[in-house]
Amino acid sequence: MAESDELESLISQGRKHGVRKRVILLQAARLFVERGYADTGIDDIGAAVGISGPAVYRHFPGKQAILLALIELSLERLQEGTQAALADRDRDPQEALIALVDWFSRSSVENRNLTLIMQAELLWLPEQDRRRLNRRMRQIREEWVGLLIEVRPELSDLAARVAVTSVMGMVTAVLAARLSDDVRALSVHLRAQMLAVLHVPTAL
Amino acid sequence: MAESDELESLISQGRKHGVRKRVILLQAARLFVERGYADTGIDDIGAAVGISGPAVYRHFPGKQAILLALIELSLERLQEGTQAALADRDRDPQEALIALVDWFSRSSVENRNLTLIMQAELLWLPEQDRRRLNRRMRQIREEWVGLLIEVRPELSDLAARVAVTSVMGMVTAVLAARLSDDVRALSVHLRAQMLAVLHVPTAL
DNA sequence: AGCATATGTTAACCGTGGTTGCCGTTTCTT
DNA sequence: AAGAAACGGCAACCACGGTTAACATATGCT
Repeated sequence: MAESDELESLISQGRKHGVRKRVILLQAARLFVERGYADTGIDDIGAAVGISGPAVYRHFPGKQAILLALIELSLERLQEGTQAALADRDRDPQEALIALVDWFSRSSVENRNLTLIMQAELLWLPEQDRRRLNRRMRQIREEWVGLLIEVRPELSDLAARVAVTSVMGMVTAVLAARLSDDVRALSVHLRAQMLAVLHVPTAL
Repeated sequence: MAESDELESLISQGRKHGVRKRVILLQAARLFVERGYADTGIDDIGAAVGISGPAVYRHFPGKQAILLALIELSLERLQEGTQAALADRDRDPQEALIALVDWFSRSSVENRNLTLIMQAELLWLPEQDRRRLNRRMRQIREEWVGLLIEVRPELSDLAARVAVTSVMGMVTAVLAARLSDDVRALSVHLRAQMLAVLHVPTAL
């Protein structure tokens, strides 16, 4: 379920095992995107959930832990979606690449907050976590790069990496700019532009 | 002169009117990009310049003022470059758009730190400055949008804005990813991809 | 019902880091 | 040369916000 829809169905359930924790995550994500991680206080997060301040510590050991959980959620989604799209790369690489672009453009827009947090607030984590997550992010990117090179063997490694980094960055830039709330329109435009960068025929 | 070259020629001049101030700006820019604004202490900035801590306050009224100056520098460069490229849009819009892309891809890579700071650390400024700078940034983007629509009248406003935001975001994403130190190669790849997104024939 | 556990609240703690005060030194001007 | 202004070091200040302590209340299980 997309983050944008999930919140309302949870918000009314009050004290219940595991639910409060998820609400904290979703609200924190929203606040982190709106004001930035450092400008969001623990008290703000608590207030947004309906509890106040230190009660958050009943669910998370600290502020950084919330951010870490969010980024790991985001990475997990990215990783799963990538694996799913790459499942049939042997059959038709180009089709797999298109499927990957389709999924990514839709999923990123639908999960705006998580997408933005992953790339904007990573540096607030302690060195160790940051390195680990960056490595994971790089691995995922390399999967894209491998697939792209399979579709377009004439590309150098650098060219392929630049292309993949670009299409990913494009999406976050557009999301950050708040150009429109029309999820559908944004996905469609982004999809077309991603395919343009990757030089894949846009006819589906 | 690009920021990457300027530092060494200034670093040795010690106490001299106006020089120290510029070195502070360049070193702060480097530190802000490497560790992020909030994780860079005034003491760190001083140490990087060769003075220690509060001496920085002889040149800037505070930490935020340094960031503000950097972002304004960056915006100024962006604005000037945009104006220059748009000078002859009446003669040949498509050629002007290509000139804009050429300039932007080169200039952004050459001034990596300023480019990254402008879009990553804006939220550290007080509300008022942030609004003003965001407005200026939006105006510049609208100039690009206007030119793009002139070249491709079939585009909707939203499509054009998404495209312009994308090409700008592409560049910062690639710079942030540290894919290569080869300034020339990065610019070339970025230029090609920007033109692909804008659907401009890549033959120059 | 009754105990254990989970969840909350308020008040206080305290480390960090930007900022200020005070005083000495260098540089510039006349 | 001499005074002013700019520049720098060091120590102290102090506000902010994440975290902890101490103490309630709700929830769930037997």
